[in-house]
Amino acid sequence: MHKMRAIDIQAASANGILEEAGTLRRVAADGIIYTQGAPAQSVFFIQKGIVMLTVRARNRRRAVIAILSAGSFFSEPCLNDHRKHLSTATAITATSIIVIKKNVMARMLVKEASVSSFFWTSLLTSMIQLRDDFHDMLVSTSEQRLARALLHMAQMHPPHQVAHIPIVNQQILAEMVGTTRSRVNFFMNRFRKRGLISYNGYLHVKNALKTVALR
Amino acid sequence: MHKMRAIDIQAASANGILEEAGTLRRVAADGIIYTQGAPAQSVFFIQKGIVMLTVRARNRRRAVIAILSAGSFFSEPCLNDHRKHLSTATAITATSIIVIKKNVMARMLVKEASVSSFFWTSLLTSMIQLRDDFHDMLVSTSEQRLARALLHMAQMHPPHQVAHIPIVNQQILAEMVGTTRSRVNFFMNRFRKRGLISYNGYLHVKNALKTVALR
DNA sequence: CTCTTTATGTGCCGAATTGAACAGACTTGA
DNA sequence: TCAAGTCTGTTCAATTCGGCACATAAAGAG
Repeated sequence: MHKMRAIDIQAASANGILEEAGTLRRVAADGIIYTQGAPAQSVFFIQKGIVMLTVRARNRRRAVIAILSAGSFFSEPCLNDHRKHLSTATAITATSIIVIKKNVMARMLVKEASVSSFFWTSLLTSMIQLRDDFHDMLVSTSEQRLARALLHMAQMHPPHQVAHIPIVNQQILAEMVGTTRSRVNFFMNRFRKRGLISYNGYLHVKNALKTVALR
Repeated sequence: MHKMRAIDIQAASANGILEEAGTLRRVAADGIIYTQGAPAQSVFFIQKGIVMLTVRARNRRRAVIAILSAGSFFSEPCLNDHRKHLSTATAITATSIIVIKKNVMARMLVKEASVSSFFWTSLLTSMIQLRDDFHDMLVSTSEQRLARALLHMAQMHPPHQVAHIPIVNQQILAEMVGTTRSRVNFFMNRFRKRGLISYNGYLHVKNALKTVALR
């Protein structure tokens, strides 16, 4: 018998309520959930799958600002009266999301204790995570950040898949790390030569890659 | 007669309640508010002054992850059961902060509607800001980021001071931007030669600096 | 199967950046 | 007033990085 942690119970309970309050939407791999600049009226919650948020800058360069998995919210800024999406959301794998109208969500955050504590806890968590990523950008080399991005994606997959990650192309990796594809290619090959990763179609990340990420 | 915006009224009301619930603490310029790794039991709210959050990495490099002014909260992670401070908080100018024990704060977030809406709104705002900074790191050059950091600090000062900023040294600017002091020095001189800034003791940022920041 | 498209492997060169050193200006405190 | 400490200005070689071009490989469409 499996013992659930408090957070899981909370998540499960909140999940049920959210499902009732919102609409279920399925998105195929590579499907666009919404586009930067489009009107934003809802908060999203990932039930299954992986979602990527990207921002395109004035100078046309694109950056991946988050990779999110089941249990994460996104498009929260609309709760703060942002009328337009600040980023583009794309499904990396086949994904199920719950879409909750922002006024419905706002009401629940006041009235439904379980939802509100779950939501704010996740928000704090992603804030902490984001600070960490930001710090990482400031102090690490692009090789280290690439290593960390690969490890992060590996963690995102259930253990029985032993870190066989449906591959994200090198262009996107570059946009996650803040460098160019040629640089990513260079590092990927170096990692491979050192036996830290292997790939063909799927990516296999070895634990030893951590030694690169950690300084 | 001055018309207050909704947010200001909310802030004023929340400020009063927070002041009652917490302890006032004054910190001189350059004073350390808390240190990374020290036990974290309270949430902080800035009443007056400017506070900088820094993180020191394994590789000993330091990064400034936030510059906060009056009306901002910090050390929120402790609400998520982080027992230790994830960053070091330092006052840049003479500062007054309200210190609120985390369980007191947690209770207020449930019972005091005005506090909770104010707090969560600020949290969302700083999350959005942080995403923006993160995105900026990914797509901009260090020259652009330095320009933006200077503009940001200038905005932080009341208009009647016409952007005369008590100077932050170049080492710290480097840690804000994620580069080296020599690079900051190089750019500062370039900005000066172009007439975009001027300084001696205090920094004067001209509006034209925006042209550098924007692409 | 062939054509098209998309992604990866490589190499190269100029530009940007690091990291370190050192001199001068200024501040502070004994 | 002298010494120590801090900050800025400046230089420079070594390294890292961006941007480009092109070959190859793989996948998908017709």
